Amino acid sequence: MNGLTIQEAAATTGWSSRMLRYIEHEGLIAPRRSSAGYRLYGPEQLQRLRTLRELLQEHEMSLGDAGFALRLNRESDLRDAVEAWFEASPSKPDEVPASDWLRWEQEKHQRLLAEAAR
Amino acid sequence: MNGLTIQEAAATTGWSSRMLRYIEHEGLIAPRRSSAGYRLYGPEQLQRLRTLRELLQEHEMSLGDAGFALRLNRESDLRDAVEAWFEASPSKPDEVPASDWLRWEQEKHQRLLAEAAR
DNA sequence: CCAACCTTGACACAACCGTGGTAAGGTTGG
DNA sequence: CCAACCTTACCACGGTTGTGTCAAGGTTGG
Repeated sequence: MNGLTIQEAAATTGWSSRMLRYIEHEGLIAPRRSSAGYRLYGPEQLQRLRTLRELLQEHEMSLGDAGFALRLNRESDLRDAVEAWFEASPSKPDEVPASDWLRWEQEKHQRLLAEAAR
Repeated sequence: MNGLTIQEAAATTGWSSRMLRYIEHEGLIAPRRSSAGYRLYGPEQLQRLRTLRELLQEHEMSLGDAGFALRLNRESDLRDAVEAWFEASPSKPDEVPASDWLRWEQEKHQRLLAEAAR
């Protein structure tokens, strides 16, 4: 019976065993099972688990995001649909919503000041 | 003042005006503003809103997923990191030194765990 | 001028996410 | 045989998402 049990895997990857089950439940990383149904984590899974951990922490993303990335990777039609969404707008050169908004706020402020001065 | 007001945009895209504000708040689609701050939706935004709607419904994804797709599209380092995660495991039979190293590492961990358990 | 819009901000609420815990029972290795 | 694991299935609970609604106030077109 080679491979780490869930507890050992938890210890070496930084997840809790509870979360390892959750991650599997979410379809992200599924270890193989022993004949009695025990989860057995191999080197590949351990690596993926560690990398996943970094990924989430380093890039401020959620498990759901990772799951979606996976879908994007597997389902080509989904990838195409998303791609199509990106292109669903006649060439707007660049979009900077935040700064536009800021500028507009300033103008509003000035307008209000001008009005108050009257 | 050209462009549809929020209510009109809602009517033609199938979203509620509340959701149009929410979608903007989430950074997905931001219309430009009139001088008084009114949202003005142009054809591109309307198109994106309709496509977004289909996308979510047809592919069982959430606004958050769409937001993440957008990030993935803009942030190349994020894209790379996710890509790296995908490649962090798949049964590559022999990547000569790495697998030996990994196995050795695991055994070490196991030894340490066993020792700690005593 | 006024009705009918628009704005932001807030309260509400169900559904889900992330996470821990606990219970009841099976497996295993010394 | 038994302690120490493992399994699934639940309860709990704070945080986030998605959505409606309402209030207080500004804008606009006829």
